[in-house]
Amino acid sequence: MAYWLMKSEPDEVSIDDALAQDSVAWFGVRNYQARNFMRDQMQPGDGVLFYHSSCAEPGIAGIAEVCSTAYPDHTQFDPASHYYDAKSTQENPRWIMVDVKALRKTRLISLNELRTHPELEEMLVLKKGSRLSITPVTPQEWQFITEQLAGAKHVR
DNA sequence: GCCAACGTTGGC
DNA sequence: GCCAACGTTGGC
Repeated sequence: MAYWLMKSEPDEVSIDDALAQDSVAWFGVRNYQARNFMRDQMQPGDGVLFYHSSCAEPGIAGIAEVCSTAYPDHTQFDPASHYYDAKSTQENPRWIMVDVKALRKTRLISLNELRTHPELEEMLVLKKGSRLSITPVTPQEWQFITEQLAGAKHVR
């Protein structure tokens, strides 16, 4: 059982979009490090922090879980797709994806809020220049964040 | 729209 | 295998 933070642009797939479906195929990852996490480490049942990026309020927007192992990302074979890769072949696909099931929407924990917590200062997504769309989250970070989310209902 | 950070490409 | 040029990400 591992934990991950996965970035999605809400214009493309928001937490609301994800909740409206049984699961969403995490297409479009075109970075080898992120791909390798999916290929080599992700397992069904792994916890996912659903993160909204490239938007007005970037931050954690929900909780999800991995619900498949890795399989080829079909968008790499589609010349009309933004994610088309002419160098990838059906026989030897370069890019893969997993299915992710959204479990619940949470209050938005903004990037700024994440930065205020010393417990989270080692989070990869907070590191300067971090651009990886998929990053591992430690059990301690996962626990801290889910406690923040649980605690919020008492505070308000 | 800007730009820092970082990844990829390709000539040599 | 080096590294300059170029492309992309993503917060601001």
